[in-house]
Amino acid sequence: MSQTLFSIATWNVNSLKVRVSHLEQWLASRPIDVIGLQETKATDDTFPADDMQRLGLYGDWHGQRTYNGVALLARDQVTDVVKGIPGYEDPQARVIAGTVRGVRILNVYVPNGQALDSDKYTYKLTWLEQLHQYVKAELIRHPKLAVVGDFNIAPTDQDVHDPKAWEGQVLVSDPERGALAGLEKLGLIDVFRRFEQAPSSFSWWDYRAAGFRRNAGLRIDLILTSEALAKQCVRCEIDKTPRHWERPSDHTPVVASFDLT
DNA sequence: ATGGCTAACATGGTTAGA
Repeated sequence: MSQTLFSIATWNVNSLKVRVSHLEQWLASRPIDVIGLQETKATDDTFPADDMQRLGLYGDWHGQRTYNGVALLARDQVTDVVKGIPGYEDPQARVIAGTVRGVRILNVYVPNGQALDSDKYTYKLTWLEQLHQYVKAELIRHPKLAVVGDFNIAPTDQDVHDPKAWEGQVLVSDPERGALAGLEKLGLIDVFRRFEQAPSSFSWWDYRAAGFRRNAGLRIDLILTSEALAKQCVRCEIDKTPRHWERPSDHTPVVASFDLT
């Protein structure tokens, strides 16, 4: 008997307005149930809601002018939507949470941090502490929890095309990796690594210097789940297809599929 | 070689990304 899988995707689209056609083309051939988008770069007023409706997607979004912005979209209704991290005054729109078919999904756009000596890096570490507390509370409330998004952290050196060149830099530094390890210590699992993967599997490539052609990338877009949900995960893949298309996002989607029966 | 490329905002050049 064939089982219907429940598929969760994450994709940093680097401006949804520019990438609506890519989203449409990508979804057309894939049975995605939920997708978390990052860097929508649209206010709630300018969000392409009509396009999402045309694509048959329900959901909600949390945006701002020019930067950041997240959306949680699904084939079914998204319930219990929460925007931002409760109790944390964050001027930047980086988190949206909701429930679909009994699965709680946190879609996050972790700050980049820019450089280790930057105020933005301090903000990144503070932000990650706040996320930690939020995830800790959500794990108690929701046995089936997925935290997906652009984490702006490459978990280990096998997620970095040239670890020597990146050593000590933002996205790979020890404090950031420590924060990610802290989430894993709470019980979250990087489901991508639960399966055999090709070496040098990345989800982001620099637009400059032919990064994609040289596969000079990083794996920074992650799907982390609670143990109960990880047990139901049957596959997790990075889909590089849209990165080959005209005018692509610098990130490509990651998909995890679950047998919820 | 500390830039390259892309997007927003604006309509030239800055800010930011990673």
